[in-house]
Amino acid sequence: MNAPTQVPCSATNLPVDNSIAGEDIALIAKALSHPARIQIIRLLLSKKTCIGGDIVDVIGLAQSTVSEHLRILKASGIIIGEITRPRVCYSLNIPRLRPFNEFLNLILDSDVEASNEESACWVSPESKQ
Amino acid sequence: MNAPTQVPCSATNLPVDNSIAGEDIALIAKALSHPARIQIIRLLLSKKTCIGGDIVDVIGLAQSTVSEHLRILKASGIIIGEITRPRVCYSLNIPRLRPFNEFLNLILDSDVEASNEESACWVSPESKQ
DNA sequence: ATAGTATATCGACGATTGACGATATAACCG
DNA sequence: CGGTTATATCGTCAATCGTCGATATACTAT
Repeated sequence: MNAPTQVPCSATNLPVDNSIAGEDIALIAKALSHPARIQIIRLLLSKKTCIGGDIVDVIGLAQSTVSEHLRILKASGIIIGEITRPRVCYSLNIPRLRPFNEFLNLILDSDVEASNEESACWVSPESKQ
Repeated sequence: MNAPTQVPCSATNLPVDNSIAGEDIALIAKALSHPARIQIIRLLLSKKTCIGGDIVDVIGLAQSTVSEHLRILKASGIIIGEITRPRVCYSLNIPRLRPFNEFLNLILDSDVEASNEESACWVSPESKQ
């Protein structure tokens, strides 16, 4: 794909910010898309660091299931597992969440300046036939 | 579930902020977990408002598929569809993203104060046997 | 009434997910 | 060496997802 960083979408538009790949945003979102994983993240946020067994106790799912959630979080880069056999010490890799946060901030910021605008539905010239 | 807003997790911990339901965070994340839906959101961010047909053109998937993505985004509350038959005018419902943003900010903020700390892996007394 | 238009829904399909118990791995300790 | 421990992987299963083409819906315009 060698498209420019703008969507070819008619008239009056702000440019679309594609500086962060949509695939990457979606990937992080997918890792965050399960309550158990949110729970794990919150746990790690409060404890700074936690071994797998303790996470299993808190989450209350089978050890293999929790291990799978940890694998998904690790694969997305959101958490890090440091091995100290036989344990693994998990912790958040917070910087990994930054692109996602920028994506959200871009959207939320646009809401602030949205006061001075009329809200009529815009329709492309082609669609008007 | 009538649990208090704190995870019963031993010693030295910051309280876990459960003021926003993990299920709700996961639900929004799930809606954001597909590249096509990120693309739709970015499109709506740049155009403020867009009818379905124009979205189909940009995304480049079958009309029924795009309609399904729009349904998912609508169901999560992230977008709104205003009917002006035969068209539907879609736009972002930005406030819906705020809880998610707060969740992220809580995590990212904790990283700033993470300088003045030693990083040894904390293990629960029980796990130490 | 009829035709056209934009969108939604249906039914099918293969792929992916989430869950589990069982088993494998890889260390450490008698 | 053989047992213990913490975690990872495997195999299975039902459920959900993403996609499509075909069709239904519900207005507008002729």
